Amino acid sequence: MGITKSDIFTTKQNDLAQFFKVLGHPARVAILQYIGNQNSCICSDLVDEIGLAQATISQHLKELKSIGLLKGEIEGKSMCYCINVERWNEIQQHLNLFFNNTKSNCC
Amino acid sequence: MGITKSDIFTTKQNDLAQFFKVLGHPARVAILQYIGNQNSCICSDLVDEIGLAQATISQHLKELKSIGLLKGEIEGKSMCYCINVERWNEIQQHLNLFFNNTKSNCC
DNA sequence: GTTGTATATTGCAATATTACGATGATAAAT
DNA sequence: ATTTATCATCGTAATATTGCAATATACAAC
Repeated sequence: MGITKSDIFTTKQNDLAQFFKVLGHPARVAILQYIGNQNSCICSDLVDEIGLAQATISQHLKELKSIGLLKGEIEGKSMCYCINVERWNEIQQHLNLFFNNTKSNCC
Repeated sequence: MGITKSDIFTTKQNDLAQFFKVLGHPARVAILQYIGNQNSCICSDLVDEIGLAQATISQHLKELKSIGLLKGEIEGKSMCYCINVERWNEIQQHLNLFFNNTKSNCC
């Protein structure tokens, strides 16, 4: 069916899965790494850096924005995408909590 | 197209994205949480616990096994699924490395 | 205003994912 | 041996995702 039965899970489970899902594409990983490696806040050479069409990159950026991981500011005629560090740390904490709380001691 | 252009990304980027992707479904989050909360290694009451059909649960378990996060042992006529703690920690480390290495200091 | 540049959105085709019923396979219990 | 219980796998329908060309939007420079 392709549809996820979100209603049978808790909000926390759905949110957590959503973070993971957005990060679950190599283009989005690559975009974050590229932006993260720039000391200054670099705009979109992304299209050249990563080998995907402009429309596709724009779509991936939108998804990263949807969970608050990126913030984009208009800078003249171009856009400046930066990592939202607060949100970044927040999400990292959520993921670590999940990992730490889910360790089992069986087997 | 629905197909991901894996070939233009590094193996590390693809692997990382794959981890995230597998964790990016609330059913799989719920499965891991449930198994993690059992002190003993509980099998598939999962079907009762989570409200999905047996075939669907089985499919999700397969994906979790595919990245080594779960190991399953046959126990009589039932299966015993456990978290592979070593792998679990390994993946947590990978994800944290990604998060720590990608923090930018702009804006 | 027109042109050029940078990004977003729309529409679409190809492929992937999710979910489930039906069917198999295996092993315990009778 | 037959039944029952527990999973796995197959086939299939519904929906989601990925990627791109085409188009739209916004703004600066001329």
